[in-house]
Amino acid sequence: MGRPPCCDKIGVKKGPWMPEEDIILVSYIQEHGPGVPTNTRLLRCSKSCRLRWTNYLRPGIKRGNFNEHEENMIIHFQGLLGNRWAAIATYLPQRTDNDIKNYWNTHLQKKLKKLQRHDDENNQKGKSAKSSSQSISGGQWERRLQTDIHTAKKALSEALSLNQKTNSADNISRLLQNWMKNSPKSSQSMSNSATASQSSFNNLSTGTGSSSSPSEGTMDAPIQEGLNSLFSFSSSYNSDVPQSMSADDVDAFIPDQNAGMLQVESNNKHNLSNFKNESGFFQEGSKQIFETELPLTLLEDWLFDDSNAQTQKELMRTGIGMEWP
DNA sequence: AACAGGAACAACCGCCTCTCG
DNA sequence: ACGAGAGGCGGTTGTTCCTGT
Repeated sequence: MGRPPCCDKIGVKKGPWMPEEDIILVSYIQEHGPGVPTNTRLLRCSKSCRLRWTNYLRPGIKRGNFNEHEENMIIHFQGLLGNRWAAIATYLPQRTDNDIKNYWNTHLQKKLKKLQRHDDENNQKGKSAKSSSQSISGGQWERRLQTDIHTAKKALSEALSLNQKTNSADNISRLLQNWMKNSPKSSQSMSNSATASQSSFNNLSTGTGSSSSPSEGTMDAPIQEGLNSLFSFSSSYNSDVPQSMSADDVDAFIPDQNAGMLQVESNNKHNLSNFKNESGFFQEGSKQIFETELPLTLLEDWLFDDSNAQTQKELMRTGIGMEWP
């Protein structure tokens, strides 16, 4: 007699997530916490919801190109841990395991193969080459390893020092923008409501009021509700912006329309700390990262053996970024 | 401008472990 | 103790986007 099923397989929706679904999911999680999303009014199974949340909507996720340090870290940790993407993601808190996995499969694997081929060619040219990775002397190997460790440490420190510059609202805003960009290609049935969402989203976020004309399409009540909660949610998140940051700093990293969103957020600030404390939502986001996978504490200790080891460890535990000198 | 092929990425699938009743 | 479902993870697939011809 186990638990009741989280969802029956019949009528479960699959495929790409629509902005409306994202909004509903975020508002649900804001309300109920990051547990199993059931009864979300979404025709999605809990697993799909969880995946969507952890990979795309969760606060603090960094999207876009990987920088050199991140690349180095992935390469190093992949070498150390193998394809344990979740474990590797532990050391890149702003990236999801899925992202890292994809990046490895699409970019890094090829890159490394290329390098390896290049190496092999060089080795064949100079037969005397004892410089191949297999034949290097113990001393050389040790030095190389030390260099690698140093690079990994540096990359880890820098990765951890990055401020969390994104939040769920940013993610959804971006999704909406992308969606709008592609809307002509998207299904007709969804385009109306999505347009409504976008316009209302923008209106709300810029503080110009809700949908101006009914002719542009009125947003569904659940979506409107979701958007409303989303903003309070988003402000909750931004209350985690480092205290040392000035308003200008904040504006600098909030792109265009999100600048307006920040305005809305500040009005709701009192809601946010409540939410944060009650739901444990943000803790959960990082908790997931930092609690699920720590068989590597030895490695961590080893990597963090510098003077500020304690601080860095604390950071790892809390998931809160800060500026390092 | 049209097409083909490759690249990138979001999402699903299936397996394993954990947790709950 | 046991069975069923949840949760987590890595591998894979399908779709979209981009680039070269």
